Amino acid sequence: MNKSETKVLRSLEKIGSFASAQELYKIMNRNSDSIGLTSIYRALQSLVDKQVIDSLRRDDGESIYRLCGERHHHHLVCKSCGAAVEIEASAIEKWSAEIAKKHGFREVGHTAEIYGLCKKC
Amino acid sequence: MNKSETKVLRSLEKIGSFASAQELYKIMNRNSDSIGLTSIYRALQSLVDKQVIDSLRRDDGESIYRLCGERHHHHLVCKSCGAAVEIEASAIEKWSAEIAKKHGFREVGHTAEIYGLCKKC
DNA sequence: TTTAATGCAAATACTTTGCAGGAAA
DNA sequence: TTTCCTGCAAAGTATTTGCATTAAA
Repeated sequence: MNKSETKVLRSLEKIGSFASAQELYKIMNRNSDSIGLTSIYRALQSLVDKQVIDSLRRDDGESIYRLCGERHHHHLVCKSCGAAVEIEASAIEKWSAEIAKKHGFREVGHTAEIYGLCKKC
Repeated sequence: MNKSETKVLRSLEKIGSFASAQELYKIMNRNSDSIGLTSIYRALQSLVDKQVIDSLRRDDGESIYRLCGERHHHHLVCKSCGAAVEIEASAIEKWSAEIAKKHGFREVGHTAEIYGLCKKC
């Protein structure tokens, strides 16, 4: 865990919810927490790899990140307000691997998201 | 509905699942269905506005589109040649409904695609 | 000294927009 | 003619990479 990663992590802790790399860049430099955009991207990528943070994509295409203690998972997203809940999805992992194997596919990944209207909306 | 929109729509019908603008561009021009990337983007945007097609975002940030109201199913897609296999996914339907219910979500839909490299690629 | 970290600038990928030429009405 | 359609080229945005400088071990 290098200096950039520590800084980014602290900022995400302070923010307490999702933030994009661009947002982190503005916020951190405004708070005289001098850091370059490149380092932020590299730190975020590394933290995702280490499964310290979790990344999602917003509708406008920006990636957003937040702290996350859990393993690989998927989300239940409200299509109105955007609220996101992490969900258990080991079933999907197993399903994906089995299907791919059956059809002789390699380097397999998958996408799975559930969307709907949350209680409030 | 202009010429580009008709062409794009026909391609999406033929494909029968999600496709990105870039993928449509390659597929359509390979099939001597000459069209420019700009027209594809404009057609897709217009078709989304008219609610003829749905758009989603893949994890890699590309937007993908499919016909609305298509019979729901999932695909195993080759990320190199685009070959797609329709797959059984009743497990996913059940999983999705359960998770949504547990969190009090209504009007629930989901996406689930598996992608990888097929035998040939 | 040797390795790792940093950030600017350039490159990349997807998407949108400006604009001029062409088709259709 | 007048309006709409088309697509090239340029611009825009988020992200990644090459590389030289700097900090750390």
